[in-house]
Amino acid sequence: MTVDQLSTVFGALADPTRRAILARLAEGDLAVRDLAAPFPVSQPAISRHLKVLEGAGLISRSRRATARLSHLEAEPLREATAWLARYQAYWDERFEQLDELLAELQRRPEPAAAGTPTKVKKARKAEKKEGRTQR
Amino acid sequence: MTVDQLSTVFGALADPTRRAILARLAEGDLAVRDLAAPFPVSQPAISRHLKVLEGAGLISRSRRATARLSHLEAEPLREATAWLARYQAYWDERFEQLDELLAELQRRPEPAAAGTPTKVKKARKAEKKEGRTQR
DNA sequence: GTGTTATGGAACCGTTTGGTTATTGAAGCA
DNA sequence: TGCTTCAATAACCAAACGGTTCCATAACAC
Repeated sequence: MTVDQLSTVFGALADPTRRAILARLAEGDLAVRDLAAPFPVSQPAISRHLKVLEGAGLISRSRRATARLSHLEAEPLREATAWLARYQAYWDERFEQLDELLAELQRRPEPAAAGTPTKVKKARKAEKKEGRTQR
Repeated sequence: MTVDQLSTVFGALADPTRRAILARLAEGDLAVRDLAAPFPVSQPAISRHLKVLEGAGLISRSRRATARLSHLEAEPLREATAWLARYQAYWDERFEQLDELLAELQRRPEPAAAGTPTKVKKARKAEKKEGRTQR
């Protein structure tokens, strides 16, 4: 999967309507008409969302009578997950964080303090690349 | 995490430059100047990317001297992964698919055939909600 | 054929995005 | 007090997005 395929997939997932469509398709293939029903938007709008999803490889389509069924294709989701998995290590390293914060505090007065006001609770990770940072 | 927080996170991830920024921050906190260096875009453009990432909660920021350090916050990535995990079951259900396709072929002449030309290899999942589909 | 149903396409519109250059601001240093 | 450095903001622009309405088309049902 190229860089821009990933961008296309994440872009497709960045819309709540499209995520809801995928969620419904997880229960089985559906026609446009049925997909559109729960949403407060026009049918052409849904058709365009489906086009985006198809462009990202997240659905495939087939015809049955006048209806066009959409079918979930999960492979791009697997690849998106694979990309995210690289960061799995970063969302539960709390132990060393505390240690490193203490070491940090001893090294210099201003320990790269709080970020967003709503997230002050969290200990900061020490900068492993400090030399490069202040070149 | 609300619906639109997820949208914001996926939206932030839908840009290769921003994903590259996150990848570099995984190795340690960096200043804007250092983050901007590898990219063929101006410093204000990077600053705006950082603003998007901060808005999605994917980074937090702190000041050290004149530099402003960005720090990776992996929590939203965890939540995005949690959302994607719901589909994990769909990317390796090959056995039953084959069975269901055979049953499908017996039920009606046109078995909801191939979707995108490049993906014909994959067997289609039977429509569990068929009754609802053709209402 | 004619009508009906389901869907895609065209044209349009306001908002957002991603980029630019130029300017401003804030923190150290002479 | 300046001067320099790092980064944010402002103003602008073209392209993409998400929605609309109106129309065209495709497949079935008389």
